[in-house]
Amino acid sequence: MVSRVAENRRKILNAARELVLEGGFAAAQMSAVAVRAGVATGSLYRYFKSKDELCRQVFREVSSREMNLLANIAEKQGSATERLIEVADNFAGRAVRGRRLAFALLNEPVDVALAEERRRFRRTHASIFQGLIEEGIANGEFDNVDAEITAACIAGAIPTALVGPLAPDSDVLDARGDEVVKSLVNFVLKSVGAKQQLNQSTPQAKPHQTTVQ
Amino acid sequence: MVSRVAENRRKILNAARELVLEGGFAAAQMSAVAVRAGVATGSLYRYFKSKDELCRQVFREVSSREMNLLANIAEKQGSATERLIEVADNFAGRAVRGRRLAFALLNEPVDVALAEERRRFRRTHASIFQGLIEEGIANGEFDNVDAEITAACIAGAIPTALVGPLAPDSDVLDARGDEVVKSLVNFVLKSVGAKQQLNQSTPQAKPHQTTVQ
DNA sequence: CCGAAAAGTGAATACAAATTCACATCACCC
DNA sequence: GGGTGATGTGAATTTGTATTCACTTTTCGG
Repeated sequence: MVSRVAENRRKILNAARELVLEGGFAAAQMSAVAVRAGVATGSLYRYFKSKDELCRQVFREVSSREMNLLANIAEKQGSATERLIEVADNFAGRAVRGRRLAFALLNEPVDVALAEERRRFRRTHASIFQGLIEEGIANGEFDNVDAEITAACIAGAIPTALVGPLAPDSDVLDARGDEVVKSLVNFVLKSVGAKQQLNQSTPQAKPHQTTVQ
Repeated sequence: MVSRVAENRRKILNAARELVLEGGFAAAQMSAVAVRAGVATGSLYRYFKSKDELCRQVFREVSSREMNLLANIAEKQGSATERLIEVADNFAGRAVRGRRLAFALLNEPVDVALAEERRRFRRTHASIFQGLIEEGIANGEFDNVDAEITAACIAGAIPTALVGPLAPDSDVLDARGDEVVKSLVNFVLKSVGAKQQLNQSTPQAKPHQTTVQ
């Protein structure tokens, strides 16, 4: 029956996603996925051509949720500055609160196939930022920076500063997470020459759109 | 004889380094290193406990050269702004001109051991930037930004924008490399609130200290 | 109910590297 | 020159997973 097939596919993807959430892509071994999904290892190959394909699928599912969130914010009403703040704040804030997921998506050592997927993910981030920057430049909110490069920089800076090699270690992020996020938003604002800055001692302008699952 | 031992160690390290320069750490397989060095695979283990140790050693040798270069610039005479420009310009410029090495050091998918080594490398970058930023803030050249976070962002932004997922592909960098580097330097200056900006249409303020090997 | 096709199984296999090791060779000292 | 320990060798082994496949079970139209 076609529905059972779809259901199994889901079970497998969910199992893989859970493992990734818990231990990164390193934890998503085929045998582990099979056990978690309650199927035989061989069955995985009825649904996915290879491990790479399965992992890519998981990556896309998880990352597209994140991307859509940010893309939606970028399309809301409001000044470019306001939306840039909210995008950056959500990007950084979600990463801080969902550190394990952020690590898996952005920084975990992965193989070539997933590195490619990650590349796309970053490119999408960058293009969201780029759109906002161009808009802000056009209407005079921002300085006339190189939007493409600046966007690429921002898309690289936030993850690296947060979950990357340079990250304050986890305990610090637990304690000072909000502060770090605020510094990051200010970094972004400064880099585009926005007039407005976040006040370091008050909460951010807008609440987060969603919470981390 | 002790000198032959030292010489062999060198031969092996050089072979490994050459392979990394040519094809990244993925190309540095033990058998390939052995062939290139003109020794048997077994001999590698007389000199290095494991592949990880060999690769780490190679990483350190190559990266420390880069780090020292930047650290020396940061310690030179001049305003914080001047030195920040020169550090950023050299960092980005060397990466553009030595793209394969930059890729291996900064972006290639690698295993956990090398990822750790890379973490140190980035941390060192960040601390160089952090020192300059703090100095610049102290004497009023820069705005009062969060030096730690800003430094971490810059250290992450430049590599990602250049050789990472977002990079214009290699051809573009060949053609527009200088322009991209200039945009990056301006990004850095903006992010710290420096008064001075690089002129987009003239060459950078200072010549590079060295050329890529 | 039957039979063919699809789906499920998991032990066996494939695979790609790193690593080992039993043996050969060398350097050096008596 | 002979003995001894260090060094060199590379084929064989190990290792850790992904992948396969001969077989069983299920599904479903006729």
